[in-house]
Amino acid sequence: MLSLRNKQRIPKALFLHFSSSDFTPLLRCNHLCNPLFSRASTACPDISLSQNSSKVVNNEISLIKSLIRTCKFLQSLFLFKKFCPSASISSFSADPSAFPFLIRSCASVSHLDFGICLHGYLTKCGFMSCFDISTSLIAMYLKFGNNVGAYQLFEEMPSRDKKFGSGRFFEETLLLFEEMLALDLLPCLEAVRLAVVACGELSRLDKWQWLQSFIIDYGLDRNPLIGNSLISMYIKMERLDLACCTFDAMEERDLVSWNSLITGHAQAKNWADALNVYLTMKDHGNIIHNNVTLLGLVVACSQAGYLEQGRTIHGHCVRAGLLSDFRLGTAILDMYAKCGSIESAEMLFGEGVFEKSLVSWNSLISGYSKTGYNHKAVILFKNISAYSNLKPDSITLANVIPAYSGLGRLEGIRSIHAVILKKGLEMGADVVLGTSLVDAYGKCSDVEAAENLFACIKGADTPTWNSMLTAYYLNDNVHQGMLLFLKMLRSQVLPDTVTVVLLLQMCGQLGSLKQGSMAHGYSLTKGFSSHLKIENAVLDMYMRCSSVEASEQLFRLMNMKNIVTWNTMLSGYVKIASHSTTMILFSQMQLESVCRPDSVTLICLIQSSAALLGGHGAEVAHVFVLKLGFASATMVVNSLMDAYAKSGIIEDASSLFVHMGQTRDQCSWNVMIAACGMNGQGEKACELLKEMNEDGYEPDSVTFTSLLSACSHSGMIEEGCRYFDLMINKYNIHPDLEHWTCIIDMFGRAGRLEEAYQLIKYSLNRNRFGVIPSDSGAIWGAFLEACRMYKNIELGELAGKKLLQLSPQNSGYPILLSDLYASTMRWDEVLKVRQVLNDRRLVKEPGFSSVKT
DNA sequence: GTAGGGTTAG
Repeated sequence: MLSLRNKQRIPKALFLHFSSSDFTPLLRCNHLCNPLFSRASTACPDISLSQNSSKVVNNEISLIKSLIRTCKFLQSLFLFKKFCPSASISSFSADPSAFPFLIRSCASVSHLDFGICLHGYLTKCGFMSCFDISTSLIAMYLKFGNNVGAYQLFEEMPSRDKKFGSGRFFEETLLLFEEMLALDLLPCLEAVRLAVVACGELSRLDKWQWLQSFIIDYGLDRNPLIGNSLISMYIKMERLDLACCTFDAMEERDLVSWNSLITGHAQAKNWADALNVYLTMKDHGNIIHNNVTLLGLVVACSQAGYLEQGRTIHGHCVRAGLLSDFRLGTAILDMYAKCGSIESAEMLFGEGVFEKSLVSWNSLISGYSKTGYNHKAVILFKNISAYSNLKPDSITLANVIPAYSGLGRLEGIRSIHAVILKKGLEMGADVVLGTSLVDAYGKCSDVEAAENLFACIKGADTPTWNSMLTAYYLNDNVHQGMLLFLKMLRSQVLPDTVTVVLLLQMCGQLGSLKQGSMAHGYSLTKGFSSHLKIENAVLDMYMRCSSVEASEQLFRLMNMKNIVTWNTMLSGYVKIASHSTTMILFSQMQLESVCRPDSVTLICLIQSSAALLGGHGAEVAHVFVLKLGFASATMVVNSLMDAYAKSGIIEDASSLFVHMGQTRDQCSWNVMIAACGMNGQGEKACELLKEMNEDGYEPDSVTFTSLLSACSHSGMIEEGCRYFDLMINKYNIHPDLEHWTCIIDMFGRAGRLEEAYQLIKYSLNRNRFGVIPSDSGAIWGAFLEACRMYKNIELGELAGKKLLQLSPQNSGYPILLSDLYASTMRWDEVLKVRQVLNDRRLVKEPGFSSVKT
């Protein structure tokens, strides 16, 4: 493909100069309504529109057109010139659609001067955005053998911006090629090559048929230039086999042939093959690699995630002095960003060895947001205009959107959305950008915005649907998610592995074994089950649907396991409080698996260890954390802090928090506030909120849960109510189940049981905050605990009976209730509840037999 | 013949 960057202007000498009055007649025509011609009014803003009076002219145009159609070119030009006796063609108040015909006439009668004159005029009017005009001019230049002029014009074509125009450019190339043949203009080699390239870009095998016969008829297949472009075309069509055949059959191979093959393998993610071709080329001896060769190899590394090989090539480029090539430099920068070595990418960007293009900025922004440095991504985005002459494009926006959503900055997403609308980028024309926005809205819990946008995206593809499903899944809207999945099955868009993973996640969230088994069945019958990601999602789904046996059986049967597989089981056991199993499985993993523990593994280990052994357990886990090198992993340290706090060792939690420094995140603050809270240091928790604000973090929903819980544990009812009010009225956070549970618990702990009971009734009914799921035992559980503490039989019995109905699986509530009866020595009732408990323990969980493997 | 963007498992 031709480069956009090496674009050169058409020599100025080609243009004739016109005064603005020259445009007036043309601008009077009614075609100004056509958006294609909007540039004309920009070019001559001083011209106002007047009533069109081109009826007569239209007849003349028709005449010109028919003359051209009947090949009476000279006559047509003669007629045209009759309209411009003063040799100023601009007095031709014409329908612009006549221009392509006139240009063709010029080509046919070798009237080059006049053609160039037309070109200059049309450029000045801004009519070159009209496809027919550009292509006719290109055909004309080709006819006169002015290939350079033709290609320069070709590059100027606005629809070459293929990402916004969704590939129109290549269709046009083929049309142009056909046009040339129709005009009996024998295309030069370069034109044939471009047609081959276009076929490849469009993957149009139908067009390829006639192009192939043309090539064979003229014996062009023996030409190395065409041979090389054939190789690229086959690569674009993902037919590496045919590319290799062409390569093998070529009599003469040059560096381009080798480079194409290397690049082809690289793009197909065949890193090893790319390298092999490179080594074979070196064996041939007579061909020396260049920057393009290395570029192919760097791309291979990026795609495959081979950081070390990429680094080697980088070193080679430095030694060979090739890094000044900005394309190579940018590719290496991108390789570092893609392989997660953000420090190297940063360094390369800062060095300034090669000229920084927008792609360099975009790569680094993407690298930052992929590695979680969202803040840096946003800062870099904002710096583009300040530190360069570059303007963000759609790819910049698509790269910075995940950074904003990672920061939870909905207003950032909205402003990007506004920029997109302002730039007039059609969401339908840029599915990737639209998908990125849907995803971002979903992650920032604006499901409605995601839905509206999703509905607007024309040509939504699988990732777009997946993003919408993700939005539902993340925002506890599984019901809508399931409906959307069913809708997807009825649509033209095919589910992929990501879709199936989401489906399984949604089933897990529903906790419905029936739905989950069906989803598992779907993945088996549709051939998705061989993907490790899917298998892991299935394991997790069964764990969440309380079918531990199903998970365990599947886990044993799995041939391939990765760290996520192990973590799924470990965290599954943590969730069902089967902590000793977590520890056993962890040691099993260390013994029999090559998988190295990661942050998630350690978090499971910390939680189970602390749950089993309290403070000592936390210390043991802490040793593991240090030994395995996770001392600065924020999530792991947060978890350790939590474990110490839960074990009552607030000093250790506090010291960890103090030493975290810059690695602290929002979660660290939330954990520390909760840590103070659960250890009766309510006032310290309130102070931390202020410090957190000073550190630039705003309290979120979890922060308030921690604060409310802190107030509850420290008996600070007034402060608790104040925070509850602050949360709702200042931060616009609607109370969720946990907030209600905390505040009810707060009244309960203080012995204000009647008020707590009124709050329960209020929270469970529809109120201005929406509806809390009434089948949740959390609220009643907290209340029962309080009733037990204050020996309030009347309300306690009410809560206990409610819980026996609501949570038949839970054995904790009957125990609480029997404790309540015991504390008031009502032994008959104690026995009754104990009997219920025993009966429940006999009920077996649903088995695995219904699922085929 | 040449660099950049979207969804997903714990």
